[in-house]
Amino acid sequence: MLKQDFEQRCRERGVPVTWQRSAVYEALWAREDHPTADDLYEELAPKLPGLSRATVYRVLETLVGLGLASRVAHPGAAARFDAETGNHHHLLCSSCGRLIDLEAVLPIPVPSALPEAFDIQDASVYFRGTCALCRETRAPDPRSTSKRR
Amino acid sequence: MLKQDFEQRCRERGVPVTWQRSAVYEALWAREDHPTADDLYEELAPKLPGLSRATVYRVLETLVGLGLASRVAHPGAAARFDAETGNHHHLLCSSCGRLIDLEAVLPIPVPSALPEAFDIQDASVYFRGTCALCRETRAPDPRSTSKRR
DNA sequence: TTGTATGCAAAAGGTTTGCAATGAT
DNA sequence: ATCATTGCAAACCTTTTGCATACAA
Repeated sequence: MLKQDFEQRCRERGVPVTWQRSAVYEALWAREDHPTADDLYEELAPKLPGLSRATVYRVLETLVGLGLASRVAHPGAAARFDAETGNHHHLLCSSCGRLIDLEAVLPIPVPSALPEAFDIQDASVYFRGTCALCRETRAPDPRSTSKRR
Repeated sequence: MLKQDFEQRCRERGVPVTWQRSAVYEALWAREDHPTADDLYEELAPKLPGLSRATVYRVLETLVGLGLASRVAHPGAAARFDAETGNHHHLLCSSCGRLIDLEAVLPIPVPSALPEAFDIQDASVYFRGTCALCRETRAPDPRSTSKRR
């Protein structure tokens, strides 16, 4: 998605277009990996003096709210653990962030071509959606999808 | 897996069996959700005075090394972002923790029964395995699978 | 007895927040 | 002109580490 589209999306939603937001969006768009907020700040800070770390965090939150970025599940810093080592799948509620186990045997699709020689050992499917609780109660706030802590 | 099996696994690997390790393993095993290290500490601390928060972190690390627990991918505190909102899949290297995008259209299996009424919007597959880099170089150290930061 | 694990407390990260100033519409 | 966003710095929370002691084998 190009810069024009980004600006249009902001205007549609009445979200002011700032150079900080453009910069963060562009930097995120350009990357192939899955940077943290801090990674992006480190990348942008030298080029954009005056940019604040806090802003990058806030901008990313906003981008997620606009549907222009998504949080990627990654076994990272606030690691979560599971005693179940066997293969199982997950339901992730995009409204409350709850992660529910799905004990089911699913046929795992086999990718025909891998980007680099990658030795697949196993796979699990993440289903994103809305859990029963969230569907009943609050209508989802577009600006605060998946709060944490 | 029962307590005996846990103790056996430790002995096989020459890892001392301590009551702290047993307690953390048992607590993790009993839970249905995907607790953080801190969640487990909060649960255990009242019952086990003297248990240290740092120990819970260290024990979980050890359990992962023993293959008795696994890190679960979850969009949590050290959130990672992706500008690609469209559907794509991921290759997660269990040795170096690298997360690689897989741009491919895969047939997503449909679970026949869901544990609770869950409204699935989309899905992506996490393939776990070993990336080309890791396979060539170091033999994987069983005690330090997926280091972070 | 020997080597590893633990507790404690301090340090190190990473993320969020309050508030005044700035800036987009 | 108006209201949201930003920068700054401090607060907060989570995770890691150093070192002396305790403990499993």
